[in-house]
Amino acid sequence: MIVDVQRRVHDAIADAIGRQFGIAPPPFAVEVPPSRAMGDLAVTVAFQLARTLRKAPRAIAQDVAAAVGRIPGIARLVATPNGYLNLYLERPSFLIERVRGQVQPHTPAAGKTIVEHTAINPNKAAHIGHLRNAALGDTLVRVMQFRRTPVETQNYIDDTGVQVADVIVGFRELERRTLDEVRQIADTTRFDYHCWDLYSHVTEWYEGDRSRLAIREAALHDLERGGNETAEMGALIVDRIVRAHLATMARLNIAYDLLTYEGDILRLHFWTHAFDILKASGAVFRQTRGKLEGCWVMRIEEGADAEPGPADLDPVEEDSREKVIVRSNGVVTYVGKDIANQFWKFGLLGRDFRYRRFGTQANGRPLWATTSEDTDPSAPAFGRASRIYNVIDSRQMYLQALLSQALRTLGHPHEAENSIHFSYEMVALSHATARELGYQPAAEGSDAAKKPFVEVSGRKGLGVKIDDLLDVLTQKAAVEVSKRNPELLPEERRLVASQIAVAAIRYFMLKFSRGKLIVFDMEEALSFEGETGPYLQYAVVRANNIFHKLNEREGLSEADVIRTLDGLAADEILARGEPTPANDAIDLWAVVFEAARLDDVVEQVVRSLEFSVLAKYAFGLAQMFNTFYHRYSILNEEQPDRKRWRAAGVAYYRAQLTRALDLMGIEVPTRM
RNA sequence: GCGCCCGUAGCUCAGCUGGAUAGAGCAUCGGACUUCUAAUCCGAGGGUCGCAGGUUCGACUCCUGCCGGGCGCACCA
Repeated sequence: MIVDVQRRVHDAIADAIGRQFGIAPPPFAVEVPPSRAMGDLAVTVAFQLARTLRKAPRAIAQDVAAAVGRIPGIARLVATPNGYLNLYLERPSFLIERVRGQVQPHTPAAGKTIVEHTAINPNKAAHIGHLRNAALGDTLVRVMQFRRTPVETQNYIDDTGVQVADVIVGFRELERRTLDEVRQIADTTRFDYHCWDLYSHVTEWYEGDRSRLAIREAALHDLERGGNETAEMGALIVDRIVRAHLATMARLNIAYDLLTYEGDILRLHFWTHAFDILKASGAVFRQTRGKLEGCWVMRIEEGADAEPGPADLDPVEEDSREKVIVRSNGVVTYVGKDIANQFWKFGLLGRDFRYRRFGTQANGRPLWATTSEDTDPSAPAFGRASRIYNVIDSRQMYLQALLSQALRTLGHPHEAENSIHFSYEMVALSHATARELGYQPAAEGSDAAKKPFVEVSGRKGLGVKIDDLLDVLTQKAAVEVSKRNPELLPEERRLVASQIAVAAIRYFMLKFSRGKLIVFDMEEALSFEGETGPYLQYAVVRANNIFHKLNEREGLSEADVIRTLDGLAADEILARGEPTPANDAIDLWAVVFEAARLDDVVEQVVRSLEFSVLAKYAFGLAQMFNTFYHRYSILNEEQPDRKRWRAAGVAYYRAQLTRALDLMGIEVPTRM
């Protein structure tokens, strides 16, 4: 944890600038120089001041260095010939304080935050596209918790949508099932897999005769209205599929606080209420002419530089800048429902859901769901957040922008600002993997064949199901575990294999920056070597083994090591001679310092909402430790003080990497 | 047409609010297991950072314009 030191350094230098030059210091950051030989922290403020002070950076750096008094925790400050201010930490005390847990991560004050993620249509099994969403969302939640930000995790269930209606139509028209028969299937099969196939069959069936779409319309209508057999079958399907999704996510260590059902938004008249607010403010109005005549629409804000069109603008073009909120037949679009939901999340709707306890999750936390029936008085307070992250892929950017706009129009600029679309690119399939799934390759020379990927499509039944992927990974991991640890009991082997599988897949989903389209390739995803989750786990297991052996052979525990550091000769962790790039090898200090950077990295992650930064940091730390591990022995080190310092450094490293892995939802197996 | 995203090594990708020598994994080639378990480590080759301007003491990073690719812009969600 180094943010505390960074702040101390920042304040001391800002103060020195004020005293030395009589000016308010410009905003500047306390950075980490590219190599430890150059120091542990660096400030480039002298460059920034060169122009205003009309002085050489070098001279400014020297003046500042001279004016800065002693900074607690800093051993020395050096002004370099080119104008950098480099700082070297007080190494032994730095490690001692941190390995003893006396320095906590930086936790900025923050109001309640809602993260909505997963939100899979409850009509089929979850696939790898959904996996990216859930992995990003869950990691965001964990990062918030690391910073002690109160966070509520919501999973939106679209139980009244077209996709659910389609599966109902499938059971009725294609399979000719009654409600009881559907329940029978749900009780005795992989229901989410059954629906996966059925859904794609229904899609084909519609294509066979477009007039069949009228059946979908009727089913959708019944579903929304409720109180009929269609709605009853819908409720059954939704409930079973949601439970299947939750089970899949639980395998990945992903849990939620609240399931928000769209049906409750309708039944509790959230929309009617929101509609009144929107109408009263003039944010939506009834279009009286053009092709949108009879619809309630919202004007879409163009970019700030958008020129207002000429007065005689083509009315058709004018219509294209309006978004339909309520159709001419009186049915609200999903945009309307989303606006109502977003208002509720901020506590701006003036209404609340009712709640029921849905169950207890694998992590022991209760899961709640909204309901239209009587509320459970023991339900906690949901909603009323000051910041909201909606984790949705970039294709829905346009609609998310509308949510912010609605908030702004209604006089809630602060909420609009804190209504954040956590956007990411989709997951597609490599041609090789699509072929393995039985997908017929597109005709040679066609547009589809030229694309470097194949789009996942639930509608076509084309995609890798998360559970299938986890099964393959787990099986492969089990083989590797048995090879290396033949003495493990079957039960333990299963646990370790599943932990490895989860690590592989979660790391894979996080290592790319979110703006990058992932072309999913099975062979690549199955790798356990190189930059992968299992590599990271192995790097912690190795460190754990050192402590097991230390305890076994010498009766020395981690606690003993940590307790007895004071007064030991500390040359092992101190700099050896003048630092130069030549002797800048990976040594104990390099590992300790890198391990300490976790809280700084987390701040960067929150600023950029870029988890690849966290993934790469964790990988780099593991890599550094592996190098250290090969270069320096702990068990066989004869010099006792040196041995203790190394052990202490490794203790801190493994605690920090374990925390970093936890942020990514990755557990550390007992053996590998 | 408009908006957003992407373009960095053979392939897949990092590169933090501008900062010190452009990095990693995979693949290729060559080394290291009686050792704290080799799911590891060490070494080698491999780059006009899409192109052209601009801002700056300093640009892979910021701005403008092009080129190439992806995704959006429905009375679907």
